[in-house]
Amino acid sequence: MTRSPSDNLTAAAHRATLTDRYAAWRELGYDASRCPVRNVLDHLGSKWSTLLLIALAEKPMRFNALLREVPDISKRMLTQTLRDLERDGLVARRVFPTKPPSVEYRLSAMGESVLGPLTALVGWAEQQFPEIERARARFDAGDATEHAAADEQPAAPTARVALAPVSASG
Amino acid sequence: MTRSPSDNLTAAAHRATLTDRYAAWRELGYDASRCPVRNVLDHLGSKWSTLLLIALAEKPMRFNALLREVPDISKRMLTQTLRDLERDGLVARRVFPTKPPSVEYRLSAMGESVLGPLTALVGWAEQQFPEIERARARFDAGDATEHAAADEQPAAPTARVALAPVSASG
DNA sequence: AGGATAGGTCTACAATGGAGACCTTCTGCC
DNA sequence: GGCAGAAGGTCTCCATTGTAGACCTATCCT
Repeated sequence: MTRSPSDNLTAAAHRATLTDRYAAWRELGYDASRCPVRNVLDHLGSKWSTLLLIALAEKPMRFNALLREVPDISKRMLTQTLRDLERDGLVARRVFPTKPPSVEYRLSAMGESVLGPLTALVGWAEQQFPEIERARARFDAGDATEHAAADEQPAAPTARVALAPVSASG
Repeated sequence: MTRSPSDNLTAAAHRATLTDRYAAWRELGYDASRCPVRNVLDHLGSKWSTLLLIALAEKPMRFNALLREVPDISKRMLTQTLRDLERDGLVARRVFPTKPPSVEYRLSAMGESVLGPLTALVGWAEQQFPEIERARARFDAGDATEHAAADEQPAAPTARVALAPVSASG
């Protein structure tokens, strides 16, 4: 995880950006439906949405082609996920009056515009995957939680009993 | 080679990148557990993970502080999501031997490294939100699917009956 | 006529998520 | 001394979601 000083700076900037969004949501009275982030990410985060966006990034596809392309999705979920993406305007649905009718799905302009952020995330996932697997192995081996020394202070809100003389170990 | 995640790549380049990942997965026999993208994104996509990462981006926090910070999460889901994030190495858990014990959660280095891609996505969500809402309104008003002219060709795999003379309408 | 392809819907069952009761140890308060 | 409240969870129960797969209408190929 080589980190350069400039990475730290950008990390700080990201932190600031995200904290801003968070504060904005708090000011909306924690109303999830009016928070762009939650509203949008809840959909994008669903198991199949990103996968379908990636599949459609390659080329427009028809219903059964998508079904073949993503072998572990069920028809029901494919229909439903496509409907969601269509409703959000990320995917356009076109019906061709062949017999039987053909239905083609393709990314809209907005759908294409999410490819950038999505690629960034996918790149991160791929890059970090080995480290994540190591972390999982470590966790599953039981070497997880860190126990702080008795004289260190926890994050914040209770100083209430933090100073009591204490013998570690229960 | 530290390149900013998404700077000057064109949509076509994103498409190529994503299509590559997709092809790689196909070559793994569509095994989701060995696909970094699905493996990682399935976790990150869960309803609360991103929210907790954003909350912890601001500062380390303790269990009950997080509970107050994200008012619509239940204790159960908070525990579970934090465990997942900890297992993946994105969040570090530290126990302080106060009485009663305090437990502090903070982003690990890897957790900070996801802030970049995450900020990109959040930025996209915020920027596109008005358009998404318009798309939803349009969809809910029934003005959704586009019906192609009879002489246009669908995506690909059936040219089988595509040329039959057909009276549109349905 | 039988089977395949097209694009779905519908039903039954399993997994997941959420609300909230409950637990233990500690402190402060009256 | 006893009760309330905070801390950090776990546990149980119920509702929502997701999954598998049968089924449907129509057309075409053999």
